[in-house]
Amino acid sequence: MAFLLAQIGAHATERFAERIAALDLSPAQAGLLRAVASEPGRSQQAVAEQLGVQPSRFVALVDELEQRGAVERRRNATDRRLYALHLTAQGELLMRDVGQVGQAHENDICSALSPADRATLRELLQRVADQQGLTPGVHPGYRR
Amino acid sequence: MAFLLAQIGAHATERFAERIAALDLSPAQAGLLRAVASEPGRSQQAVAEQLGVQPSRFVALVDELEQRGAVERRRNATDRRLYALHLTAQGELLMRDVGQVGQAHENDICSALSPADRATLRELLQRVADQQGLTPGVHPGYRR
DNA sequence: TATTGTTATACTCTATAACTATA
DNA sequence: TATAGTTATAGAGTATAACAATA
Repeated sequence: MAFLLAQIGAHATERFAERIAALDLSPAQAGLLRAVASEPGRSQQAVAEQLGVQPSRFVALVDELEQRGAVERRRNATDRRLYALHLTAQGELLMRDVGQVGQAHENDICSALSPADRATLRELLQRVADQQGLTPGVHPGYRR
Repeated sequence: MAFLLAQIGAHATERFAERIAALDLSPAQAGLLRAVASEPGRSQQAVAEQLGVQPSRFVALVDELEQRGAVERRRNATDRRLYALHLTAQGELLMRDVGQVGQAHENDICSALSPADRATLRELLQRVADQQGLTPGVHPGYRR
């Protein structure tokens, strides 16, 4: 079972990477966008720590998304060492596309299962994830 | 759901890598051992193609396992370009240890689930794997 | 002196493709 | 000329750690 989970997980990751590449995004960039969208205004360090990525790598990720106009660094007035991360209006539009790609990916991966099967599978997977101490929304692969 | 599968799969892969490192093996080496054990005597190219690894990388993997005395290259008498891959007696013992590590890993990953839950989960996952065209026993991550 | 963010360096890993031997 | 296996080179990606600015 553990092997089957690893196998399907790696496959799902690969297929998502292919799909998201159509938006000229890497999976790590999509994860960063999602993290900023879900809680705007946090510092780079706070988001990097949540995702488990090294600061130096995180800076490069933000650089790419900032140059592309999707993410904005705002200086914190009271502590000028910090940047607050926000999505731009363009970034919000991009996130909508990311959501659509995610939906298509979801339909693809689950297409062998009925709605009832999906609910059962989700419940079982959620129990495994909880017991293993996984953080919701954080993919361990971001660490690499 | 697709994200949950990717998340759990990456976690399971990481945990297995940690466990198998106690035997001084990488996941890719363990996969190679397993492939050779399941069908001994195949050529390097045949096994490399099944696992989806590049020939140059495959040679390095075999080198490591051969130097360690777990795997043996036997010249094919009728076509001296080919090597037939076999486990040594020591390699068989190592495979037994790999099996025990795999069992401990399996118990860990599934520990949130009852036997009935595990059977249900396995059946659902197998349907997803079949529909997605995954090859039994071949982890897509070996390609990287 | 400690902390946030940045940059530079070195290292690891891998794919590409050139090479050897056998057919 | 084609194929199995090997080796060498170059490129991508990453972590480590030094650095600059601010507290």
